[in-house]
Amino acid sequence: MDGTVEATAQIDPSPAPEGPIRPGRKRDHTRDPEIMTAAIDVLAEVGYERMTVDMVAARAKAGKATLYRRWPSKADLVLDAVGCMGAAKAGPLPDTGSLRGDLVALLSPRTVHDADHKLKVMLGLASVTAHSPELAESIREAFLEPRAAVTRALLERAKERGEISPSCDVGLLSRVSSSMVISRAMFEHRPVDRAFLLSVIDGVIIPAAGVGPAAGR
Amino acid sequence: MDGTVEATAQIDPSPAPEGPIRPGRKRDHTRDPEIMTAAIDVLAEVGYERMTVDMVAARAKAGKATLYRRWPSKADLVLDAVGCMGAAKAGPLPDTGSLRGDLVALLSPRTVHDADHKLKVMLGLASVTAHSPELAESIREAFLEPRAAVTRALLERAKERGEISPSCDVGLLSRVSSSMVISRAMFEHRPVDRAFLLSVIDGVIIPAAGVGPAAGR
DNA sequence: GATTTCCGGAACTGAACGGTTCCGTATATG
DNA sequence: CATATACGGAACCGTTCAGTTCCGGAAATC
Repeated sequence: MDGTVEATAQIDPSPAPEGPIRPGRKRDHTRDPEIMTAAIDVLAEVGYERMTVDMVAARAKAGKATLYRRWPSKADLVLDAVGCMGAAKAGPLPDTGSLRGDLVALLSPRTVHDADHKLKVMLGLASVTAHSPELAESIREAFLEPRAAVTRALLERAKERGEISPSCDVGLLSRVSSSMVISRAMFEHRPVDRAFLLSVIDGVIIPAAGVGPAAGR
Repeated sequence: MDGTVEATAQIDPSPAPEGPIRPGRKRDHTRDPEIMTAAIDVLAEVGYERMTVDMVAARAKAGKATLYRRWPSKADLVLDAVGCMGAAKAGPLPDTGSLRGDLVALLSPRTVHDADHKLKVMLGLASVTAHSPELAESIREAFLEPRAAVTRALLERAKERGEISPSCDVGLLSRVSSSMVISRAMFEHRPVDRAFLLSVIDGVIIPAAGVGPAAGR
């Protein structure tokens, strides 16, 4: 994964031994992002197994052959699409002065909404993770890790300023929220809304971090 | 789900208007449990999508036709199999005197091992949960809920005896462990072993429950 | 022993889908 | 304008698999 927004060029077997310049149309890579988003959307809607390459082509108004000209298989297409999604910006950390304030600040409607979209994509990919550690890792990198990294940073800062227990396991705590979100969506089929996220913050993360009751509220 | 070990009789369209008693063989339900376990095993090994009815029949040394005689579709077969799995015994709660002791007592090698098997089944079913809330609910009931119920009971007892904070959210905390297990297995592909489970207990649940540091250890 | 019903097993049917090929058209080079 | 290539679209191929049907044999009832 190169972290850019364009689709990664899969492979270029020709080691560029340039013969005479050939006439003809060039490959139109300007539409690659549309194809990637089409793939992601279909994925979110029907999941990997029910997603067909035809669906993606149709949604992107491209020919199926065009897709196969660029990605050797459905799996590669999806892998690339997921990789491209990782290329989100990392806005500056919130800094409200308290850990709880910072965590709550992450819950803007905007953030919650597109986390929801990403969540659907993840659920759609759930079945594949077992057979493809490679894809599982891509998913983790694109969806889980960025969020966890932010949380981890907030926790570390809080620890440095002595707000939370110096012994608490920051790495583990930073993964609590996403884990609970996933299993709620997957097996409880209940909405992952602001109220739920708040209850995780106030019912698990904050107390587990060793903030005395009522501190920072 | 009836909670018994035998497969649930799917439907019995005949309202028992008994004509003269007919000769002939009766349906042999003694092998149903074998079929159910075969289904569960295949599910754990290859997941719902790659599981074929032939595989199940072969493993149970039954004919595919026999399976279809009993369950109208692959989905029903799986649903029933999952339902049958819920019928585990609930041993007596551990009672070591401290919440941590009780939670650790749940981590016997036996328990951890078959939790691992159940986990594989859940991962195999992950893809279907999105399309079938019914199955998602069955899974929750068969795999998640029993474990959560035990944890919840332990937490409530600890709360009653004043060991943990009276304000802590027992319902939420009882789901922390399974959530973290699922996402670890699914996206991190790291082993769900005793060490990890201990770190969840000591790094999240115990401190989140408001046990003062070093209490009960 | 005749009859009825189930069994396991194998062959069959039909649909879905990954992947390929072909076609008519558009576009860029020379 | 000629050539070469990529495009969208559709037809096509081969496989896999859910679900059905048919068979010979074994039980259970009569």
